[in-house]
Amino acid sequence: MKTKHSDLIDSLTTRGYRLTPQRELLLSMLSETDTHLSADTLLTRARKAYPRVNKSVVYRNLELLTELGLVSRVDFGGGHVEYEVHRHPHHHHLVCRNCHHMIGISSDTFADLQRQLADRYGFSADMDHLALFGLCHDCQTSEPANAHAQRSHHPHAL
Amino acid sequence: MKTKHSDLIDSLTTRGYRLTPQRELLLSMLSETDTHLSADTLLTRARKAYPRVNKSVVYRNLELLTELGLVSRVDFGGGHVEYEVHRHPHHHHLVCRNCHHMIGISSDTFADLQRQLADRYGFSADMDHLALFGLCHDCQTSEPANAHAQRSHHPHAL
DNA sequence: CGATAATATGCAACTGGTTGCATTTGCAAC
DNA sequence: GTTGCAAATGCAACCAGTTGCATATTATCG
Ligand SMILES: [Zn+2]
Ligand SMILES: [Zn+2]
Ligand SMILES: [Zn+2]
Ligand SMILES: [Zn+2]
Repeated sequence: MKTKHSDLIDSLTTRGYRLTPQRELLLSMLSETDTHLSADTLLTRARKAYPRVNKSVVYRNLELLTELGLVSRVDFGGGHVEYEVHRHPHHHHLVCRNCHHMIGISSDTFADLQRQLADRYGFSADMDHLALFGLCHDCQTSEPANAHAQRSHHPHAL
Repeated sequence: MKTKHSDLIDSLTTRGYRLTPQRELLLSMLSETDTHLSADTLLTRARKAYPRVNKSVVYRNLELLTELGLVSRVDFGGGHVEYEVHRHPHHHHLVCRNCHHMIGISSDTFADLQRQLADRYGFSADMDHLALFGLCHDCQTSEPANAHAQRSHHPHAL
């Protein structure tokens, strides 16, 4: 997707922001992958190509690119945030709190809710890229004892 | 709400967890307020009564109390998390990204969505205490230039 | 009531992310 | 091409939250 990459660069420069090697690198890493990447992963990868890049630059630019709408941020909770280039249509994620399996869902699943919030409260909700937690189908029958995070410890519990 | 407080303590001890002064203090602070409190606020307040309390204890106990369902956590994004005693019925929050005004809404607003996610994806979503971002009624007409966070800076922007 | 064992706490080191400031650099004007 | 200046970067100090471990405390049992 080279086109996408140069489109992104145009978006930056025509709005008066400078094209720096760090920004170009970030945008190319993001447009060449089809999954999300965390800031930390982006920093590590960026340094392979260009060892001087500083973490504050990565964070500041991800912030900027998100504000400009070129990049979409998803907050997985507990401070875990990931980024991807902003594509249409939007999508959201259902994350299993037991096995950590992740289901991608289309944004129109939220259309009714969005309308309801607008009607009842006059609130225009941002529904670009959400993550909801819960239990996936497989984990509902047998909540504990799967992949991760079982409450192993406390002797008395239950 | 003294009753609530002693109920919480019972919940702890009958499940085999010890009643320590720190835990009692946390629970009483939480049950005596009707809003959310951040871990940091709880730590600061706790130290007034009991200067030795350590921050790791506050974080660890909030984690425990949340897992036990005695306390409800809400993630306001950007690493900002708050806690309150778990009450029924549940509620959620709509937070304006412009003026930071917060609207509390009843949990049944999400009932349809929850059902839909169960039907379509077999996913049982946790809908205890969510925060959604967006624009409140007043800020939709005049997005920038309100209370906080206007894009003051970049000269070229737009 | 005193001993015991397992849990909870305090502490100090560490981590991921943020901030302020001095230096560098991209870009436009000459 | 050179110059000038605002914007962007690198750096180092900082901050909230987490982790491992030695010490203190709780609840239980004799
Ligand atoms: Zn996504
Ligand atoms: Zn699962
Ligand atoms: Zn709430
Ligand atoms: Zn508002």
